[in-house]
Amino acid sequence: MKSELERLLQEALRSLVPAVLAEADPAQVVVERARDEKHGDFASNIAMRLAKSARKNPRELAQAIIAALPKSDLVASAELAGAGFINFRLAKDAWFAPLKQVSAQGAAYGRSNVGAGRKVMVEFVSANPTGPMHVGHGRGAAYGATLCNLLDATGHAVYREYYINDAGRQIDILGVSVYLRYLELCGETVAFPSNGYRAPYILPVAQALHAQRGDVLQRPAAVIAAGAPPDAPAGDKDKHIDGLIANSRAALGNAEFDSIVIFARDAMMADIRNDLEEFGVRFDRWYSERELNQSGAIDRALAELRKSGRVYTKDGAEWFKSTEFGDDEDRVVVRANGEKTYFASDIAYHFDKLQRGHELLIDVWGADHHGYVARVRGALVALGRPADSFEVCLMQLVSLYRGGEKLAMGKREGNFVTLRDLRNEVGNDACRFFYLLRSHDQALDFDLELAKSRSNENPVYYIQYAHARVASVMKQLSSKGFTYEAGAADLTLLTSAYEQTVLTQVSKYPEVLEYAALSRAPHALVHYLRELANSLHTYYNAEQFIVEDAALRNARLTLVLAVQQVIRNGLTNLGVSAPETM
RNA sequence: GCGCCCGUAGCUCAGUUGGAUAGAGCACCGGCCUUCUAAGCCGGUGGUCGCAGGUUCGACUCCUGCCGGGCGCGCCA
Repeated sequence: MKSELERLLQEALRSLVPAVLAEADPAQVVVERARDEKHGDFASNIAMRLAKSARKNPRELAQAIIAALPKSDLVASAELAGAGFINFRLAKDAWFAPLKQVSAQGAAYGRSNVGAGRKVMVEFVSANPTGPMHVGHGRGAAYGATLCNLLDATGHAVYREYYINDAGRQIDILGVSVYLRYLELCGETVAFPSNGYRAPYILPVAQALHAQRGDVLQRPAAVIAAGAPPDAPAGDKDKHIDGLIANSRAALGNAEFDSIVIFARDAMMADIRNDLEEFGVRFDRWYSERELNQSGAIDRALAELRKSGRVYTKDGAEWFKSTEFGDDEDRVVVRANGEKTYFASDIAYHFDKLQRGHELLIDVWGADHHGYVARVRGALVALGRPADSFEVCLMQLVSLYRGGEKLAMGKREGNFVTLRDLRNEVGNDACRFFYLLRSHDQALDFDLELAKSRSNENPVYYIQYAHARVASVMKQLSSKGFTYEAGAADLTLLTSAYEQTVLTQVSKYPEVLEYAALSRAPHALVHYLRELANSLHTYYNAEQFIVEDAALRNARLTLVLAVQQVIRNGLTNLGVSAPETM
């Protein structure tokens, strides 16, 4: 409806002869929802925007545009207002059109094709496979999954991917941590390094490994520890664990040690996948960094990058000139010891995504990684890709509160609250909802008590309740001996202020979906659903739906069923259930 | 020191290319259940949009500088 009005305005502008107007950029023509109903249904500020270049008084220009508007069945009136606004009032048929669309389209109502089939890959979560997911990952999961739903609903070809960081030192540390626990199960006494993974979740993995392999991987702990300095001095921690990894590799052979690493990774990923699945988050592909590495993709990407002339050698290492792309300093891609950096594999990975045919890459990262955006984008540009093919949504921190008290979390101590714990405590619906309630660039205070509470303080139930209320009305209908007959509805009877508000809300849904998707702002949908639920609750309290007059009764039921459908569609996009009873 | 995010009602936060009188929830005060679920509704109290300049017909929104809070600045991943 919005775009129809914009088209009318553009036509009007074209028909106005003065050259300045004819040259006006059609994209400047924007019609917005009127914020105040006194201003009609939609409004445009185009006359004020063009007044200067047209060298005309905005009100006069608006008047001229109104006069030039083509006739349309949509528009009941177009009026000049204020400093030069053009206010539109919709014709009755257009006014009621959304109701017909909802009942005709059902779950598809609100979907659009603004994305025009653009291939978008969203990479999100990508939590390291070194332990269970915590509440911070949960926010990225909820956000990414919902963003994907929104992009899908607006006509994008969405591909969901999880990048498994299963290469490099971190995953070796996981491997050696599991191996040391395994040695303990074999009866060896080991001095566990302070920066190994000491958390309890390591033990069952070691037990599974022991159950599968028996004692065949056993090497005397003394052999493993040999050459590694004692763990005491803080500065030597890294050396110590690196020594343990090297010694384990030497004692077992690389293939055997890697099998332990992969065993541990798979155990961690099994847990993460299960967690995400229970949370209603799914992926099209789980992409292994290790496999990327083995495929030679990193070397190929580096070769391409060298051809770009943005790579140079200094101090024995190879550097990428990321400063040419807004980074603070150049970054190493190949270390002096010949090893490729994590950045190198990140370049290769993102290049690979584009080569797989995805036109737009959206990464969902923790805000602590913001410094990496410029260098990754810079590398893609150096590789000949457009700067806007790579976009990053940075998720600000999540802080957990219980009542008024902030919960301390430290990953090293293993006392952090896991996503699974959180879901078990507050439930998936409240969990998804609270994660999405705030803009992603706003730090999130997640109050467990509030999320759990079954009271009016908790906004989750407010929306679900509106949905259930309509279901309840429909049950009452049959128990009172009526049936719903859409054909018997006379929609023109929906004239009260309550009904007009509800109707407006219903008709806004497609616009909200579009805005939320294109602005990467799922929270806009949450806030909209709250307003929609509010209009339903208000209506419910003001008017009786099940009335004797069949034409009116069916009209009102058409309206509230539309609300119910939109709430269901909206909640589905959020990954929140829409219960029939509460 | 540099970079990114944030600063709007007592609290937690919305505020869509700059638009018409700045909104919501919670809290607080006062009303509404013999009638479709009161997890609801209605009314009220509450704001120099961090501060100071600038841009213009118009600034919570854009620019500059401060102040305050968070995060990040490895040949780690």
